[in-house]
Amino acid sequence: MIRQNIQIACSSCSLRELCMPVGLDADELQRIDRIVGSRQKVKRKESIFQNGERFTSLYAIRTGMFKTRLVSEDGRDQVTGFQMAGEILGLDGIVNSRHTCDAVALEDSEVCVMPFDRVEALSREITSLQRHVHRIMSREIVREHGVMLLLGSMRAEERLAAFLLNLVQRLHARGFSRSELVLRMTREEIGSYLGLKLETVSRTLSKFADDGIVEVQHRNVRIVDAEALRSLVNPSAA
Amino acid sequence: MIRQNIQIACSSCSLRELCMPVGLDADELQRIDRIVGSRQKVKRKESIFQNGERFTSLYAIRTGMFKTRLVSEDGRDQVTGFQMAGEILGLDGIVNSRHTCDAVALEDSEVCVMPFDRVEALSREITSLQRHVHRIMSREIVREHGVMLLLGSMRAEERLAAFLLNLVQRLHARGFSRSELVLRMTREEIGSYLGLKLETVSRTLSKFADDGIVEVQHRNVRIVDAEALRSLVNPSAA
DNA sequence: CGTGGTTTTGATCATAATCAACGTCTGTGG
DNA sequence: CCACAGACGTTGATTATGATCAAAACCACG
Repeated sequence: MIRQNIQIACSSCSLRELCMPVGLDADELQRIDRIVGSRQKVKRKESIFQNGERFTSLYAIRTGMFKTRLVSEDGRDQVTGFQMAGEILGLDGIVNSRHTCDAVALEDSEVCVMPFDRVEALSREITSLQRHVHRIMSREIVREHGVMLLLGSMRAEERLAAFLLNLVQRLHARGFSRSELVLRMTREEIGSYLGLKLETVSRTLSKFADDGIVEVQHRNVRIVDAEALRSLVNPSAA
Repeated sequence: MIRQNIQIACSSCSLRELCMPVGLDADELQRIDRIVGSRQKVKRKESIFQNGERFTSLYAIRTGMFKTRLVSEDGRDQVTGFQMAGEILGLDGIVNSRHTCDAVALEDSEVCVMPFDRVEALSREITSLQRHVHRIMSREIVREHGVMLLLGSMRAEERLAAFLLNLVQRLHARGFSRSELVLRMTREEIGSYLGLKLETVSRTLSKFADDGIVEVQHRNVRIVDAEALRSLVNPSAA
């Protein structure tokens, strides 16, 4: 029992600098351990929730990577994000107590299940947790603004450059390489996220490789010239 | 003084079914009157906040209409939303205590200023307000998912059809006509929101008019065949 | 009653989508 | 361990969609 509690404790989690406990002191940290109801393993291609399901919990990613996906009535499929360790899934479900998208694991993963009523109860007691929950939701809103800018006003090369830079930056914040990354998603999923067809993603990656900006071997990407990528995203600031 | 307090009270506001007080009982309603610090008039083209400014408050729209706009470093301009009475502006500012976009009035407007520390303090006391704040943020996340679907996978006609239906539906919820609307924004602003150029917006509107789906006179639009618009947005469900 | 911002429309062009074929990797079962 | 099937990825040729460039008309507002 104690062992179990220790296992699922935020206070001993290696992600505490990235996840829910950000900004909490030692005392608060202990109290929010109660926030996590359980851990859940998720195999590749499985989902932790799907559109239409009742919303009960938020999910903090411990290991692995997910995509969130919207499927419209007429079968259109839109990837709305790729999430990695320390990021929170399920915020879409709060408004109507139903999830409005699917969260699918791109590799075998593990999540912490945080029943939302506990999150709300604890946020009423711990001001810094309340503040943190607000910041997490606000961050998601700001992230989506950025995606709107990308989808609304960038060309294919700019979109892919922005995507690669964003991924590698987030991976680097988690201790991975600043220049090498493994794409856990298919070209089609990247395309869906970026509003491009898979052929365009493939061609654009090939072009980057031809230009010596990246090296691509299937899903392994090495960013050779990050500056070139940055100047693609932001032409004037070149 | 009393007069002033009555003026800025949520409990006597005609928008209480749409705005912050949704779902609160009479007692709670009185208590959240304190949430509104002041009212503020905003002239057309003026902004209530801009990218980079310190975040202190959320703003509830009492009258008028706004756009939120992202300006990237290289001058790219993306409209991220159009907001009307009862909707909340400023959520983007929470995460870093700085606003990340501009909120510009499209017509002379009025907003209620809600200092965010008061919002947080009251949410700790009034559970249903806490819940409501969470729902407002979640709703914004879900709305943005929908915009991503639109920008990522719809063609020009579909985008414009979805835009018109969304606008008229929100106006109707505020007591306006189900079929007639006035566009408070320019073709360029519509285009920016929809990821299209202003010429494409204009042409597409003209095509809808030719097809007898809408009547357009400058900024006055009459939706003649809402069903046709719906089947454009959602081809299979025709 | 101009003047400038806005809108419409036309002609042409650029970008990415589509259609198609082939190559390559992965994982599974013989 | 190899062979095979199926998913995934690349590349080429062509087309469709919306962008761009341009000019004129319209309107609102001072």
